[in-house]
Amino acid sequence: MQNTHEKLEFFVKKCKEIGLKITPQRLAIYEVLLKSYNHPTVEEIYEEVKKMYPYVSLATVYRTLETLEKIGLVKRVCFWGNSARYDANTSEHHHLICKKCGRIEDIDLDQKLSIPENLQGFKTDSYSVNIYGLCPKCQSNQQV
Amino acid sequence: MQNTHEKLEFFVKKCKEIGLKITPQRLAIYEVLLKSYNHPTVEEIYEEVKKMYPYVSLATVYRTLETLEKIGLVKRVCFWGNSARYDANTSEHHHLICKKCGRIEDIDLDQKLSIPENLQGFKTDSYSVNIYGLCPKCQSNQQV
DNA sequence: TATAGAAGTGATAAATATTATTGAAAAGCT
DNA sequence: AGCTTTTCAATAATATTTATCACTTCTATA
Repeated sequence: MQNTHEKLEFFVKKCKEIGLKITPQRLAIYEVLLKSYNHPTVEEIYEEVKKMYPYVSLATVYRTLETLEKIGLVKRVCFWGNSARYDANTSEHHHLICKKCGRIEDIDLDQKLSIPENLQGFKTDSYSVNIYGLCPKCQSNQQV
Repeated sequence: MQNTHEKLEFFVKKCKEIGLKITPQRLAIYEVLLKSYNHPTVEEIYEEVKKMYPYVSLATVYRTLETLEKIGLVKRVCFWGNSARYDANTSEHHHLICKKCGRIEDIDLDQKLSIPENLQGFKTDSYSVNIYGLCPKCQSNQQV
């Protein structure tokens, strides 16, 4: 598992390779995402980045997240509600989702599925497992 | 596996139980969803329902889908893009998703995962597997 | 170091998607 | 029938996302 610093270096390297400029905004947005473990929405990322760069534009956040997704550094995840959420953890991992409040946690699943390379004509390349349930908080509220 | 007719009867029964009225619009929207196997967006459902009820409102479609989800007859699925998609197949099944165009197909997976009832404090009750790849159409476009 | 050109940014407008509100119609009850 | 409650559809309002454009910054090359 890489740490934040290594990931940032990798980001810089990757940008140079592709010919993308390494702007402070891009770094800041990626860094915010690296440090957050709750799959934030675009709006939440925007608010966080603004603390460092008060003049950043929401459009830049959208654009940058799209760029980062294109080069494979972040993933767009969308389960509940209507706004897109992002995740900088691109390694093989799965999600634990609360059906009540929508909270999402990462999980490592030791069990592996063997997916055929070809499925109903689709050329497959990855999979993810979403496990649904009630988070601790919603369990106790339930009892009321 | 139930057929469309049985599912519609079940819908009527369930509505009566809960005290919901069985309106032509509700029936039409549910029927459209039962007959479509491509996880349509709200907009697509709306277009389809309009063929039968030209004066139906988009807002009605939103409301009805929300109601149907609440009583457990449809599921909201959301993977790529920004608009919600719905699925009337509420039985245990999984999804095959095209990373390029967002097309979603159902799959039966013979492999089973055994999920602990308790995971990181969550009380789990179900899971779903999303397999990602390229659909046949996008594969051939890719080669251009 | 001057400068042309590409890429990136911020502000705002435009486009999409979703939800709330409101008055009317329908259904239930007596 | 009259009254109350629920549901309806259309409109308006809000939220989310994307496009546009003038301006800035970076890079490469002279």
